[in-house]
Amino acid sequence: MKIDPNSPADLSAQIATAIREEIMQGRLIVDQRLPSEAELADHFHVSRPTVREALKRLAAQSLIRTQRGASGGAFVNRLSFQEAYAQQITTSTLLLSMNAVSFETACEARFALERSCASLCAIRRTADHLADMRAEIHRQSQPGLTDEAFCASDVTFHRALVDGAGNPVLSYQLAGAVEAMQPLMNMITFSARDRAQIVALHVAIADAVEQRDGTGVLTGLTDLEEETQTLAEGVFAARAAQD
Amino acid sequence: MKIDPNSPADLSAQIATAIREEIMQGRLIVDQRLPSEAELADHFHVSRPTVREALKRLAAQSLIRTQRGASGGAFVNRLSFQEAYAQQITTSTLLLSMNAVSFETACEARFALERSCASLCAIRRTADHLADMRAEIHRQSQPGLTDEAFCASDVTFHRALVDGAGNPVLSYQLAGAVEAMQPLMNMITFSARDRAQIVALHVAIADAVEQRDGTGVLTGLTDLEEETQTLAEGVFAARAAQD
DNA sequence: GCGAATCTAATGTCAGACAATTACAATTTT
DNA sequence: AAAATTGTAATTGTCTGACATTAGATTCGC
Repeated sequence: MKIDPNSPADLSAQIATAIREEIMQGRLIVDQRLPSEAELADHFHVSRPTVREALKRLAAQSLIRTQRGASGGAFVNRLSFQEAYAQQITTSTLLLSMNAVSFETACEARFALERSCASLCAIRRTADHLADMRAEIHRQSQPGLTDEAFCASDVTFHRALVDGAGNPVLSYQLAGAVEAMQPLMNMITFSARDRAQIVALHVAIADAVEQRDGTGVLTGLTDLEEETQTLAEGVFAARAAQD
Repeated sequence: MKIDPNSPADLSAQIATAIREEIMQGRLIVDQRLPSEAELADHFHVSRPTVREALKRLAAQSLIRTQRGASGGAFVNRLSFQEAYAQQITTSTLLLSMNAVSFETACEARFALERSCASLCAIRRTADHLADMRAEIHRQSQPGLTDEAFCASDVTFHRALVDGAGNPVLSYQLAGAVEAMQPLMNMITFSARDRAQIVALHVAIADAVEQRDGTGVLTGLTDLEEETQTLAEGVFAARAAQD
């Protein structure tokens, strides 16, 4: 909880780190109120704007929430799964788009991770999960669907599969992997024939899920990965030839 | 790129979101310089402190970096894998510690995800990865090791396994899952006999990795998961009996 | 031509003020 | 007495203006 005014880092960054440490080490617990901005400014020997910048950093990570008014202030925030999802997706999406990650690498990672849900999903899935998957398959079969809508439906299908594993931690970890692929998938244009093949593989996966056949789900996902990779190769080769 | 002064949300949050959207949609590209704080303040019709708070929010997510001096300013930051790791670990750790996630659920997710690396690691691991794993096994066999150090070595061992898959995206996604478990693992005290059993399972995994036996790695991880769950059950039961 | 001093534009920090919001207490009304 | 209203204090949100610090660019002297 010490601040060094001669450090190369910004004071606001140092203060944010100090408070972040307190939260992560459990010295500040959920819903606990932090001192007021004025008190923090006093404590760290900085001005209120500097404290505010530090608090905004923490707010950006959903570590705190602020409330105005008499008994207001900054409170340690309980990080919800939903907020964690959103952050994961933002980070993953940017990581992929900014680092020239090849489609192949991203695709491999995504399916490898998703396969880790296969057996659990086969065991635990409810009728709802299965219904969601069937509904998305039906949507994907509609003619006249845009490529974006097709990909979005694809994501929803796979989210249903992941959620079927009935493990919120697993769902959270996979949200980033599955959703971050969408921008990459959107780069691909699907012919009617491609779509039919993907839908067929989705049907195979859904069937295996329905029959609680974990191995079948695994096989289905592996087949889908292969199909996706082949498809992408074709698109990229055609694009390269065009240039 | 519009700001509503009557929105319930803070102006700085709105501005941060507006700029974040620009980055995520690729209208602001890596290393591109944002307008100066004064220009942004002018553009959004707010004061400079408000703009600064928005920029600090983005900086906290590593979306931008700032530089002082004549040709300084805020630049779109290339999100590195390392920064993404760090954020993932922070988020995952807090998510687990703040949401009363059971050890069982977290452990199941972690091993399910890690198993997704098994076959790839068996195929692609280098001599270095194997050497790292052996080194950690050796460390874990040392008597007099604290529980914390034992757990830390455990994390390093598994990181080597994950990295052996040779897929940076996979490594990134799993960093959170593996490291976030450490605080939970630290709640467990290991007897000498427990450690010996864990080390034996690590040896089995390392042997399978050495022989490029993907199925063996898979089996080893599953055995280790079972052992860990059993161990945790025992510790928690003993603790409950004590109360 | 090259080094040193200066200039300049930008962020980092500060101080003080006011506005907006909200909980709580006091007061008035019914 | 209970309910509605009003005041009041505490706290965050925002603004203004200023100065400090940094680092690239420029100019001057030699």
